[in-house]
Amino acid sequence: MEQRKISRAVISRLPRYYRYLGDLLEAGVERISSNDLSKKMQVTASQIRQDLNNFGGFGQQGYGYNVKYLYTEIGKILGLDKTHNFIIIGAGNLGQALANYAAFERSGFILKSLFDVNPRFEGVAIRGIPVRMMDELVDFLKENEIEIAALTIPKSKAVEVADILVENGIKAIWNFAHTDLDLPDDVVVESVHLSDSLMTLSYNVSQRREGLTEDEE
Amino acid sequence: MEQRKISRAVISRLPRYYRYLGDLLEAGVERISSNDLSKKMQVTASQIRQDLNNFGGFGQQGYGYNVKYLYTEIGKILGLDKTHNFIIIGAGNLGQALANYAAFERSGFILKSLFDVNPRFEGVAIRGIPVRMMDELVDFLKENEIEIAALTIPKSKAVEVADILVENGIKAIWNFAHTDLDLPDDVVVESVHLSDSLMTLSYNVSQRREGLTEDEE
DNA sequence: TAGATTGTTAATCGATTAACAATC
DNA sequence: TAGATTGTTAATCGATTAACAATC
Repeated sequence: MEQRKISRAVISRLPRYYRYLGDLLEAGVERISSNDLSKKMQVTASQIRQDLNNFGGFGQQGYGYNVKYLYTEIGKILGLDKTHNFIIIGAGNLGQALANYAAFERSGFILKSLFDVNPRFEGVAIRGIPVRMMDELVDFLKENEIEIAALTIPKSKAVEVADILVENGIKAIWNFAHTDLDLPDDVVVESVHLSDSLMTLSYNVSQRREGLTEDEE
Repeated sequence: MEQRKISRAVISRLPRYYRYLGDLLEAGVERISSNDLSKKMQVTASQIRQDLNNFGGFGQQGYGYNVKYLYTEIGKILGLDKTHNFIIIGAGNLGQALANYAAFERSGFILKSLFDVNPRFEGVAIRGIPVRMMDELVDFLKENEIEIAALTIPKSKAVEVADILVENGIKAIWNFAHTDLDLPDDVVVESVHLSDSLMTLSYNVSQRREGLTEDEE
């Protein structure tokens, strides 16, 4: 009830605020003004204040923002005060990279299992978390409360597997396959298209190379 | 000279167009109208036409767009008609995942070497590409024409290594470290912040869970 | 109290969508 | 030629920035 439609642009900036506030907190900084934060983050102070005020007044006139309080509040907004059970489908390098990234655990994302079709993973565990075979997936989902599934499998299988996940109650998919997923509206999809990202990089490099408009920007 | 400042929003959509056109091409589709493409991609036809016209007229009235031609032209815009030598700093799971992703090669991104500090990688090769020790990095950059470096190392080392890369002529960094890099203007940085992405997902899941505004959207 | 800085309204800027004349 | 569909201008919408009154 408290908050209406927050724009995607604002949401996408929250994790970055959270990251900077975490650094400040670690550095022992107690309070910060939107102006000082704006200099660090290279955004306008106005944007910071506007963004935060979408969720309520976290600051105090004449004082600024209490770093610890703001950090905690943004954490709550992002849902980091709750735990989220997740699984990884695809135990290849990328799946393992995610499984090994312990910082996720600290933010409340609990990896419950990995899955793969390849029998060479039979009995293997990563950070103590077992890799199961894909034919165990449906039963596993029935017996465990899993919220999020990371999809680190080839494009060719992604759509099919995503459908199975959704049929069995998964509400959010973190999609690393190089394809878009067309799923029901109540399923949240966040895609990380690495090749798209590399192409964007390539575009920018190519522009620089041409050497036009050096003066602009 | 031909094109002025193209907005970031437009650029970020190009790889997606490229992806869909590639699929159409594979499916043997010869031509497509902005309207048909808009239905497939779930964007407006107007946006497609606007986006493409930033780079010139690729279509033909009454006919639409030739799939193969448009695919090729967008490829050129993205710099995929040239090859780009790149290296990966950090031979962990994520570095290896990138090294193993052969599709990059097909788009013209040639992996020349990986680098790591860990001596257990001494003499190891991935897809035939050697992992070298970090102390060989500077010499390697002097002797090879490397354009892009992917940074798949922990946050704590990222800033320092990025500086070394830039000092030695790297013009583009594909940054996977969980930190922002503050580099000279002529260096292109494309960051993939996986934890930011996961937090965005978390936000959206948490919103759904609260069950408000089911009717909206 | 005076100074600082927020929260918030108003102004500007940019991006998306709509409309349609040009043209294949 | 008639029909289709682009390229492009104009209208709308949304996001960012500026300004300032409220208030700590």
